[in-house]
Amino acid sequence: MTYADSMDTTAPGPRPAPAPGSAPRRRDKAATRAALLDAARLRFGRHGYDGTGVRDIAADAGVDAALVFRYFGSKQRLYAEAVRAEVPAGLAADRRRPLEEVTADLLHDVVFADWSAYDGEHPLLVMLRSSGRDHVRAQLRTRICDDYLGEFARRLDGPDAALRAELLGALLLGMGVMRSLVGSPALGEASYERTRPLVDRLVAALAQAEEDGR
Amino acid sequence: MTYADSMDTTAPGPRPAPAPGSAPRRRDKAATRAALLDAARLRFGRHGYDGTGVRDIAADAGVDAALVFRYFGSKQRLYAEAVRAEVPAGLAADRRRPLEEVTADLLHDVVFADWSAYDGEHPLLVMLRSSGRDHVRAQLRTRICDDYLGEFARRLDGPDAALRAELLGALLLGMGVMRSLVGSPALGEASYERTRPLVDRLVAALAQAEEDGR
DNA sequence: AGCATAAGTCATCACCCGTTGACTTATCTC
DNA sequence: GAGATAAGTCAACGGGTGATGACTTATGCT
Repeated sequence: MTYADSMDTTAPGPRPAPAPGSAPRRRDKAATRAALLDAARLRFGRHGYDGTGVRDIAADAGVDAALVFRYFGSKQRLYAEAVRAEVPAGLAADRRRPLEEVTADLLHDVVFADWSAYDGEHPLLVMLRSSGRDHVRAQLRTRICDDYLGEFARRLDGPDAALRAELLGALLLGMGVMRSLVGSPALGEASYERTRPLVDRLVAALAQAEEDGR
Repeated sequence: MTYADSMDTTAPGPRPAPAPGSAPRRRDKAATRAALLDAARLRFGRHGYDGTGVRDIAADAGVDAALVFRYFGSKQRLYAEAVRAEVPAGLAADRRRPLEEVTADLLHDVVFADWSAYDGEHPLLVMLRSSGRDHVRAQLRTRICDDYLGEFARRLDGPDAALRAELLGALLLGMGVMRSLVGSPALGEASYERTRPLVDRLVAALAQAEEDGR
């Protein structure tokens, strides 16, 4: 038995909406592709690469699993496209902006932003969870190093600028992990406004170059 | 053909070591259990929970996969036991030790310690990679909160002591992620001695309670 | 030496995985 | 309305999964 039998099969209007909850959705390649991507983001975000099956994603999107391969080629390519997130503009844009401003922006736009499309986690954290796969690990590494650490180091000076840049990266990354992955009590509930002065203090401590010797 | 045929089968000594690379290993429950745990740590460390099969672990240990279930009950319980790592003594021991000392010890004994038994990563980072599973996530959360964050907060004062404690935890955790999981260039190569003064500076910035208002 | 017991193996189950190709059906154009 | 084309479905494949229970074999005791 299909969704609409025993009624008169002559469709009366534009669409009779056979069942309220399971409208078959007008056939639309682009919309279906987007729905698959949205579902993939949520599933991969919550359960990781290995914990997510293409059948789960397709079911969430309301289509057959075969469409994943028709539209994306493979599960791996769907994953790569799903976790692709644009680095916030304004980081690399103006090289003159001081580190304090850039960090505050990142805190607001990355750590404390709304990533509910990825089940509450930034795509980088989502990838962290699936870093057992080599292709994920490689993507993660280049993303962090190229998009963020380089911009930090450029705004620091001194012989160990790279190291201090990575400490700043570690702090922000760790905050993200604490908030979403670990779900720690204080950071999980804290607001951007309450956290920012503390982070500012830490950035200031990192910004001053070598002064107290080794 | 078995491992030792055509030779005189009367074993001369304690063990003739039939083949150098594939000694059948004297039957020893405890030793086999330990070998399974070691192999599990490496496998889970490198490939995560879902990316590791019980057959892989058993093959590394040189035994049949069925023994995993005989000795541990399930893959999940083997995992739980494999990633169990003792929190370094001396953290909770003397409550009088100041935060600076405790942090330096943690930096040395956790972040920069030799975790080659877990494929180079602290068990908490190993768990991070498999946090798509709810039982891993729960274990990770209680471990971090109970073993570390509480000890940090105890040594801080002020209204937002918990928040500052979690920022310190985020820094250390992030450093671990950077070093092993991301493999960032500077932190990955840096030594404990070179990193410590920078971390000390950050801890000092966190230790001072609210002074500059909100 | 012989036997009881435990250590280890083997075959197997039921299920889920990513992927493929052939099939069906809705939508758009003339 | 008929036909073409693309969107979506279906069934199946080969292989890997965790887990189970019956079987074999080495070890230690008497």
